Amino acid sequence: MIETYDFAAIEAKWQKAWAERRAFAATEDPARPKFYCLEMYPYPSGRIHMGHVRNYSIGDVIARQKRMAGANVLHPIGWDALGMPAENAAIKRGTHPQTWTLGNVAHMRTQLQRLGISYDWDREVNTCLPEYYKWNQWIFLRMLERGLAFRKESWVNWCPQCRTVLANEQVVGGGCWRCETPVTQKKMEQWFLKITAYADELLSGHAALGKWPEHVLQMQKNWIGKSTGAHVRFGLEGTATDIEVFTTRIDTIYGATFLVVSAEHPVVAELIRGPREKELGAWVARTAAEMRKRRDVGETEKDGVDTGRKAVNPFTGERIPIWIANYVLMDYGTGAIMGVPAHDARDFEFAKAYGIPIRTVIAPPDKAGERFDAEPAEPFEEPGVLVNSGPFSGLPNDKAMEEMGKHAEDKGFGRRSTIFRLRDWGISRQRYWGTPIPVIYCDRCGVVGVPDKDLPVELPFDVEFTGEEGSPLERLEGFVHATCPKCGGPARRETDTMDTFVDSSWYFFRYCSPRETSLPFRPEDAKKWLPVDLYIGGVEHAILHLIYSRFFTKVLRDLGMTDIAEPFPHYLAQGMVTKDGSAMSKSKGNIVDPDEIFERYGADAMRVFILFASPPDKEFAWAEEGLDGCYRFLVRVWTIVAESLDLFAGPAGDVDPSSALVRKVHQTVRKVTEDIGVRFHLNTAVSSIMELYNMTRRERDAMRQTPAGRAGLRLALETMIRLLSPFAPHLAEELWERTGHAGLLMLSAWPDFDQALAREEMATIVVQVNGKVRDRFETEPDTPEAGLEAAALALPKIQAALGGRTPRKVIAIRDKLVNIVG
RNA sequence: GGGCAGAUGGCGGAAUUGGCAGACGCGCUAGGCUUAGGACCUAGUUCCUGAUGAAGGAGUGCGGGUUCGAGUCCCGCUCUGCCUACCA
Repeated sequence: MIETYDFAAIEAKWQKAWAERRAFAATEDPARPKFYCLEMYPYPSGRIHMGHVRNYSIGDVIARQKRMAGANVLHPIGWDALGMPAENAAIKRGTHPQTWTLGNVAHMRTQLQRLGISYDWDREVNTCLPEYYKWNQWIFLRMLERGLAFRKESWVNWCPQCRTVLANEQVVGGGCWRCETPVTQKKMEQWFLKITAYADELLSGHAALGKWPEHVLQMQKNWIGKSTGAHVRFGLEGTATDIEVFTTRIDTIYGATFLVVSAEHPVVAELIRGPREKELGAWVARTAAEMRKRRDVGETEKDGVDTGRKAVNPFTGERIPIWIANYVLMDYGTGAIMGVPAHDARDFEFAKAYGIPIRTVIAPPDKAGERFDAEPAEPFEEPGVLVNSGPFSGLPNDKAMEEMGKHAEDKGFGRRSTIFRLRDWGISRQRYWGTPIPVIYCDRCGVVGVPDKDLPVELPFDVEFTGEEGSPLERLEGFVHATCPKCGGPARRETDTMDTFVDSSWYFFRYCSPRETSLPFRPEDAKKWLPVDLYIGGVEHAILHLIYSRFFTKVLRDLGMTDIAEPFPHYLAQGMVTKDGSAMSKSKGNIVDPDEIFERYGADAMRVFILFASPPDKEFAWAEEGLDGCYRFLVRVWTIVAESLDLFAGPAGDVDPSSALVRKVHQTVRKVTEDIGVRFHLNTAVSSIMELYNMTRRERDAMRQTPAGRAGLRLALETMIRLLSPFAPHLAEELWERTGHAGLLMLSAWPDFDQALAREEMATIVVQVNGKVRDRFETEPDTPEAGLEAAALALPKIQAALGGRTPRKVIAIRDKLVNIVG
């Protein structure tokens, strides 16, 4: 009677052994290549969820395989521990955010350890500790010195529920990204980071990101939103003032029949002055408020008023009406546009609604000679040839853009230009549980950065969490009261804290020197490990976190702290975990708790299952039944090894290199190695190990009869255990020990394969007649095409299928097929 | 409206370079073992015709095309998911 597979005991045993031997610690052997394997660190919400299990299991397989394959592997983890939920919990339950957070961290650390993820726990970082966020402050001060951190009054997205400012990226469908409360607008003084200074580089840097999924690059590209065009100044009739517009279609400027300014544009005050001031003012106020409210909720009907004022087209001298409308955004371009209804769908819609003339100035290339006097029935937005455009008529429009841009520059009323949709990053948050922005306001000296020697500006612990509007820090006299570092006079401390995306924008640097006390990280350590060789995490961070991290890396490079320009040359966007057709979430009530699965099946079975069910970058639809299959597979491996322990007594004998099982062993090693290291298809890696098991089981009884057979079986079982090590590390480690090996399997070498031994002994050639498979035959691999053709034609079934006809054509492909066309 | 991804058995998925569609697992069917089984072992399992077998036919969302040959390439559509959204 063999022992049963007691996963609980096995997993506990090896987790202890690994911890005792510090088996996960990063090694720094200069003779080996480095591999920095990183998964996005979690927010310590309290419990690990399936998305984490998936993310970290994927990373762990790769980290473990690379380690066995001889790399110095850095595989760290930490905690994204600042942020609103902790503070909300404090308000709700009266626990201090720190107590709540550290409790959660302790529990989740245990969970990750129970999963057997091979993290270097000596490098754990926790962003809510002063020893971490001190360096947020340090980096902020460097940015302040360089003008990359600055203050600006602006309309901000405000979540009334969380009572804080949200970045544009944190507004999802008009609601707060965390609590979905509709976002309102507020005007406030805010700290911003000048990410726009890097807009061009963030875009051009994509060229170095060949190993990113295309759709993620596309999302970032859209987000950065580079447009090339021109700024052109239209005169405001009767004044010396100009209204500047941005256009990507300067070639259509002869077709501008009106000008539109945003309801939020500063020139509006001037435009509405006069008898209708009251009426227009009310309209503008209402429209501006509405525009702010419905930001991010999509298109609404176009609405506008004619101010009665005229603008002068600098190209033609023509006077055109100036409108104020709700479809022109203040924070893109200049907040004013020229309306060319004939060649822009939005302007067309507006002109139709208000009876504004529509004048064609671009003709389809094949109709350039015709007249275009009538108003068109719909806008023409394709490239074409200029008409009705004075001296520019007859030019193809791409050429016209260039010449007209030049013309505007020569005459001094415009310039060719490039603008971006990307906005500077507002980082001020009116919350307690974040990194204090290290700034002091002095009546005499103005805004003064806290000197480095006074860092960190620590979060005071004794704070009341009442849930009232504003940050609890504002109400703490002891915190707010400060002395000016410059003049020593009385001053006031900044009470806003930083967006937590600041923390995650550089944590991957901190892992390189996690206990460094004089700098955020040591440049020489960063040089050793960075860039991250493989970054794995959910695509929900495709814009925010990934673009901020790229920005910070470029800033740190410009500070001389790193050589790299891109932190993550290879990003694997892991697919969602879903159940019953939607993402697992509390609100949907379709959560599966990993703890429950550990209990019933063990960590190894859960890991194998989650990896086996679908490729890492695809959605993973949770279906519990599949778990039984993976559990059973592990039991089968356990059982066959337990029944075969006698094969491992004494030295390994010689195998028969031509035996089918030995060939399968080499093929499996080749496939698993490639699937993990090249293709990242962990599901097919698992299935090929299953195939190796199936064949081993099938051949076992016969192979036991000969010494070479027993040696072959031993090789197959031993290889199976080694290949399984990244996937089911506890079981593999236990079987490794039971089959008489000393030392940890996870630190032993990854198996090699022999290309010659992995080669198929016979090739199966498919024979088709007119594309239909009619027969197949076996042949030596690499048989020349002529031989294949002759053999195929000689087959009786093929003769029959041809029915005496002479083949018109025969296609033969080595080792694959013969297709006879007759 | 725009962008991206996807659609393959009852289910999750495989098919890596245009060359045997359905690997592997689940589920199901039959049998064995068993006091019993949500355990284990054996065989089968795309669909249709065929009593069974032999054999044949159809088949990768839909419609066309390229090719000796298409799940894979091209054109047009449908649906699903994700992202984005008046960006001038």
